Amino acid sequence: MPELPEVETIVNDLRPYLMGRYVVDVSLLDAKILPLGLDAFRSLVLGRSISTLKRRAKYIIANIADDLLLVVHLGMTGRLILRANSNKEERFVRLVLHLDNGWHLIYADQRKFGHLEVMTSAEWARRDERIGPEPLSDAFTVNVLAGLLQAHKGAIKPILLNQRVIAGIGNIYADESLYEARLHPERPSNSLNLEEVRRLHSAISATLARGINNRGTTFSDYRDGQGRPGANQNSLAVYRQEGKPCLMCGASIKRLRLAGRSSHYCPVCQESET
DNA sequence: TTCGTCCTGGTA
DNA sequence: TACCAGGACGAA
Repeated sequence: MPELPEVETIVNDLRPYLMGRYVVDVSLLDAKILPLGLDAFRSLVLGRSISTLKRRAKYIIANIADDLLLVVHLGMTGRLILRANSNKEERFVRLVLHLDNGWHLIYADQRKFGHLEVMTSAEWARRDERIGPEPLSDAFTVNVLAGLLQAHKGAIKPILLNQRVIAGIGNIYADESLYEARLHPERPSNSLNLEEVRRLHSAISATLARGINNRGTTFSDYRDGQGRPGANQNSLAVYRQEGKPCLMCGASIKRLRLAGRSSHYCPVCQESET
């Protein structure tokens, strides 16, 4: 569910409240989201204070000691919400980190595809190596994108979703980026000319930046660090807009199934021919 | 590269 | 009641 803009929003929301906070207790309500097990997790986390909080791809990474990281992935329906008290009812709570100031960091996750891990920086580095470049970083140039796309010959849409190719893009922002670049989701990745790569590069930057400015896209599950929905769902051109008119040409937005997931596109603006 | 799978609930 | 869902991994 949460893609780069959603995770970025959560991290920015939580950072000022979590800096320097200690974990004084842990409540586990569903073992599945904690592969380490509660006892090992407790021994690694209790008494540690959070010194940094950042995002990489769709991961939330908290430094809890010199060489120890708490790594959270929200999966499809995960939420990380900070509450000053536990009176507010939250559904699907799987784990709670109790902080030294009495606040609770709640991990809720309806479908339980997300998880929490604790690892050393070396272990994280090995994971990090297998993730593609951050699309909003300076390192993500048109030439870098061109090289990444050239290395794959399959349909471009699933390539954009592949975290080993580019970090942080999910189904929403992939569809929106392809629409904005006027590229059909089934175009072979290595068939784009330089002008098309340029369009895609600027479309990816623009759609992700817009998503962050709008504090994420909420259809049902996503909430920010305070438990509030985002607003980017009101700015989507194609994602989940099947049957509605294209904003550029008025044609009916279509949906097709690609690599097991929905792709939304305008059949006129996003022609499959080069 | 594609498919199935992990899960649960909302919606048509 | 069937279908759909924003992710990621491993197997074929």
